[in-house]
Amino acid sequence: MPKELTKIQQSILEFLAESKTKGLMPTLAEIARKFGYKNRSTVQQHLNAIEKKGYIKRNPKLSRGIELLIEDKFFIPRAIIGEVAAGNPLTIYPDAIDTIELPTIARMPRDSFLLRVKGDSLKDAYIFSGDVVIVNPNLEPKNGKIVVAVLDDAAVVKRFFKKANSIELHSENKEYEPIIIKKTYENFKMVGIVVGIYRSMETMVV
Amino acid sequence: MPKELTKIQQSILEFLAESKTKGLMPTLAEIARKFGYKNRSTVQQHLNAIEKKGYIKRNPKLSRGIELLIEDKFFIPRAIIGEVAAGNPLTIYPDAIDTIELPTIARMPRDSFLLRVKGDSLKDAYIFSGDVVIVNPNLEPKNGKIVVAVLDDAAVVKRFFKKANSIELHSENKEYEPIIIKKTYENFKMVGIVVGIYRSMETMVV
DNA sequence: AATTGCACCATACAAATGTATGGTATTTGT
DNA sequence: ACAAATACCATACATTTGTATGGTGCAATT
Repeated sequence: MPKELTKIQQSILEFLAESKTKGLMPTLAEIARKFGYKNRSTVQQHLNAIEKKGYIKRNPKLSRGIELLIEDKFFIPRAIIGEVAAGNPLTIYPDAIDTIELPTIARMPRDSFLLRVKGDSLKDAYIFSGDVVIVNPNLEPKNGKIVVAVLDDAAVVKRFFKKANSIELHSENKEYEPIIIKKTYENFKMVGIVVGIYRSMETMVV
Repeated sequence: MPKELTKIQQSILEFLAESKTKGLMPTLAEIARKFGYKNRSTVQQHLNAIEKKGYIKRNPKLSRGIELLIEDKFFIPRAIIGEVAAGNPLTIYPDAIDTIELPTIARMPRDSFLLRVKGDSLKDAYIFSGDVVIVNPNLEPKNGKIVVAVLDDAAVVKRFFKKANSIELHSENKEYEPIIIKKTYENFKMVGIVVGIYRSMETMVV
């Protein structure tokens, strides 16, 4: 049983997994650069700690020779902090309501969070009940991006378009009229941009 | 159009591809060792020639920084059904109804791998073009599970049902007739079970 | 006869790489 | 309170790595 990783160790491990999907394991120097360390020995100690806990194997003297040992376990547990329900207010819980094993390919920026979709009302955006959306609250909403917003106490997932004096939220399904929000309107709040979707087939109801 | 490679260049290129699937691009020294060269400059010249002909890209000064530029083409001839079971590269069939293609970069950990879905023919299973499915070839297919299979040179993603003397592949859309495979049928091969789906919004085409 | 491409070799060098050793400061567990 | 773990830093060193330069022999073209 691998022991618990510290947050820093975890983020380094994630960087390793991310790098692997891109094709090249990083060198110590590259990791140091990524995390702003001024030398490699800091990285070295982190790697030693991670190796000691059983998550990686280091091949001595071999450049870029870090192996991930948590291959089948390349799902990193993440907290789901809320639910986007049909017609209901978006509820964001202080404590995680659930955790999900998120594949490391599903790159999750540090500042983003997960929401589990409830109900089928978002299916026009190809998002279904049980899906987990990865939301980044710090990205600038650009035209065409899929965003999460709260409108009159209802959370919606729509495509975002900015006009001169209004904001339009388009549905994927063209039978639905776009929602148009005047700039003066108050009961509207941007939550963030959807950067990814993950669906686990294991939990899917047939 | 890439020019023809010499036999030696070809075998070096194959070694590069082989190394990549194992996780680590080789260094010049490792290539030299593999082919019995007494120094790296011989390898260097071969690599330069291969690069000139458009098969690879070298990242200057970067260790193990060789990129394969023609991966898909390169893998096709050898990839076919037999290797699928071992979790090795899968072929692309341009004329298949449900076409899938292995992502060029990401070869996933030993037992699971990724397939990028092409075409909208799987949308009944809520899977769309550009989505990445995570496939585990070592799980036992159970009734109702969504599986990836190769059938008559076409890769399909369907729901799996086992009957007494046949296997049925159901589409999500009931307008499509189930595909029924007799046990004696030969041009059928299970690839694996879909355990998850990931969709990156960044790369989504509007 | 001269040129070009191919397939090797040797040597040299700056930069990058993994590693080792020793140090400081803070937090955590007991 | 004390020990252990964590999270950094600095410096040093042997190898490895990519690259550059120059050379030999051979085969196929021109």
